[in-house]
Amino acid sequence: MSESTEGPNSKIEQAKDKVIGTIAETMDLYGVTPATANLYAMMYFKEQMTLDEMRTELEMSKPSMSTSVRRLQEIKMVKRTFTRGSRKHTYIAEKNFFRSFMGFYCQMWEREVKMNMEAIEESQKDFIDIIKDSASTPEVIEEAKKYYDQLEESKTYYHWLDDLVASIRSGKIFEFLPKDQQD
Amino acid sequence: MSESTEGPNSKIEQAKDKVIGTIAETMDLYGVTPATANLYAMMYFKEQMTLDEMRTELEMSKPSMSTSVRRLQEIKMVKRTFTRGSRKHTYIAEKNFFRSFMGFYCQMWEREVKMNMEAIEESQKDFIDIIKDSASTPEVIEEAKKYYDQLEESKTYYHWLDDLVASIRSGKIFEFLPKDQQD
DNA sequence: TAAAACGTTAAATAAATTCTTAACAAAATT
DNA sequence: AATTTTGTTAAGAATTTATTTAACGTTTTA
Repeated sequence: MSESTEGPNSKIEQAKDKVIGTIAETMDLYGVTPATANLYAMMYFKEQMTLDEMRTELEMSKPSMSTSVRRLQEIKMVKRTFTRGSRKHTYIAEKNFFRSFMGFYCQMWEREVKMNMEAIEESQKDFIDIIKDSASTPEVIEEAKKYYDQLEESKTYYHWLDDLVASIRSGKIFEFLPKDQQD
Repeated sequence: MSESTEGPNSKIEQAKDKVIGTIAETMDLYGVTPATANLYAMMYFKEQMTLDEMRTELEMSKPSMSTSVRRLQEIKMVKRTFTRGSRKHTYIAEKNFFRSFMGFYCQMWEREVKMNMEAIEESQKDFIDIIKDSASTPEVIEEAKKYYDQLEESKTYYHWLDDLVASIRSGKIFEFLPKDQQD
């Protein structure tokens, strides 16, 4: 509603662009494409937007906006909003970085834990089979034990990562690390 | 020293490959190239290795190994080791995932905080100038204030992220989230 | 019911990245 | 001092990824 009445080169726009640029720059470290990063950074200074408003603002194609918005929704950085009277979908950027942090990293870490733990369990079964196999030579058995133990030890980390995710999701981590502590 | 005396298709190798595959797969979410991810995953089951041993094992070029090792060193997932009597450099994979976690995320988050905080400070200065500027219309001033406040609020997150990095670096986080907690 | 609006999917093009071959620089051994 | 060994840098080829144009399906409104 209360958009700048000035052109794109106003002082306001210039000041915003400094932050938009760096947000987009650091975001591509988060595994999103440049277009997606730019979209979020731009939306950070906007209220709800339609796909057409996005493509006008960024001068990009509509499918690009569509896929970028979907990706941003997946990592909880953009939410769908319901605007009555409009057929067009509207979306709004999550401006609370704590929630973005939670959405992105918890999802990422859960995936990592799940995939690696599954592989570890399977692999450990195989090593046990080798150890039990009467056809295995002593050297092979010793090696299998070594790898089994190495994998067993690594589970500690994945358990910890799971605990970290849980404490972020529940908000318990903020009892340990408060949000409002100043530098 | 105690390498498998079996061929590359032994049961041992097959069991290892399951874990190697998933580690590599989850690692490219960490912003490393496939070659780099494969290298680390393979080294996870090895003692110290030379560049030539790596290229033989992965059947890739030496420069590829060289750049991959450097990248892995940057994120503290591989360390240089000193092997007397050998002119070749030797490297060993960090097998403690807690240390890898620390090396990777702390570096990433510090970069994010630094870059974004710098941009925010600059941008806020600009908004103050606009607010103080007698040529600014009331609407523009109101808008500038809105963005200034939005940025001010976001600083809370960056301070928190800085605290998180500090508590990981110091190990204090393990008082809150112990390493050995089982599921 | 037909036409228009909207969003998504599919195929094609453009761009960027990754990996390799080749040339180079530094160090060590003969 | 010359030659070999080792690692890195630079340039080029190839693969992959990102974005666009075009076609499609669905919903809405006239």
